[in-house]
Amino acid sequence: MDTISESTAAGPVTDHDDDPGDAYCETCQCRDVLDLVGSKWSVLVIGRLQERTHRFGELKRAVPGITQKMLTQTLRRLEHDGLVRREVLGHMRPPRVEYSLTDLGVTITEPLEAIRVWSEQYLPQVRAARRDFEAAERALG
Amino acid sequence: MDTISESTAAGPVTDHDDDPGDAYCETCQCRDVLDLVGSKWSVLVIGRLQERTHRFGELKRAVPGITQKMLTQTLRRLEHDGLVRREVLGHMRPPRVEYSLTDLGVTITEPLEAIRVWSEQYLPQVRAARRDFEAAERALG
DNA sequence: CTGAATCCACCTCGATACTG
DNA sequence: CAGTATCGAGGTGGATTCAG
Repeated sequence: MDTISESTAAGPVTDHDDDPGDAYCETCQCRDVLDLVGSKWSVLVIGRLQERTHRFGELKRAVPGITQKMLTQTLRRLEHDGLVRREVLGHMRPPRVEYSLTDLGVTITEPLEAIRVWSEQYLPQVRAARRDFEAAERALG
Repeated sequence: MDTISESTAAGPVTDHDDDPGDAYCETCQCRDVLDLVGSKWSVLVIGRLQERTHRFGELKRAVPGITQKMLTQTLRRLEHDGLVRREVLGHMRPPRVEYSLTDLGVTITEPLEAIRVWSEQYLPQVRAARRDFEAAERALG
């Protein structure tokens, strides 16, 4: 089961111990959150659940390109971190499982929205900077 | 030179072509930005440059645990994306290089601040959710 | 001082096949 | 329908060494 070794990646960096008292660790908390929503599919899944509750298959169709494995893994992680609630409805065949945002999960959509707004406003500048940088690279050889 | 293969990771996902007209790709832009600031050291470096201009060695000391390779790589990427400006002062020995945020780089500190605020407010709940989840896991075996 | 180059362990993600 | 198991490619980050 490789999902465990993959999901335990949220641990400390290595064995170098940092003093937990300086300004570095304040920012480090920010990094913890970025690991939450920074993984490839997290924001996409959260975005869908922000609209409404979804069943597993609905989510899979609503997030084009995601595999079952990655959807399962992403949902497990979000559930593990308290952002998503998983509900099994009855034990019928076929089974029915619904996913929705928790109260905590809803709160994170605000900073995510800030990122989305920034993207719309400034991503063109970023792309332009990339072109310039690469052009300058080629000019130098 | 492995820095190139590492830094070119910002490209498109894979070869499955998505219709660029649906809601999926709006969120996809958000992912692009998360790749920018979501890498391990980006927010830490940006945080330092937010305070003031730093020389390379100053940054290295100001971000405990970072290696020269990762600092160079992070700065190159931020410069490549137009968030950081690199200035070589003269050609003396030893060389002197200064890094600072561009105007574009300054703008991104706002959504980053939103994340930081969320972290301070809600990270305890996330950690609690993790403990509960893992406790429930052990209870089931 | 400011890097570049190399080697390597680990993690992430995708593809595929299988199960209740 | 909603997963789990396994394999493999590729990217990320760390340690160390070398160079202008």
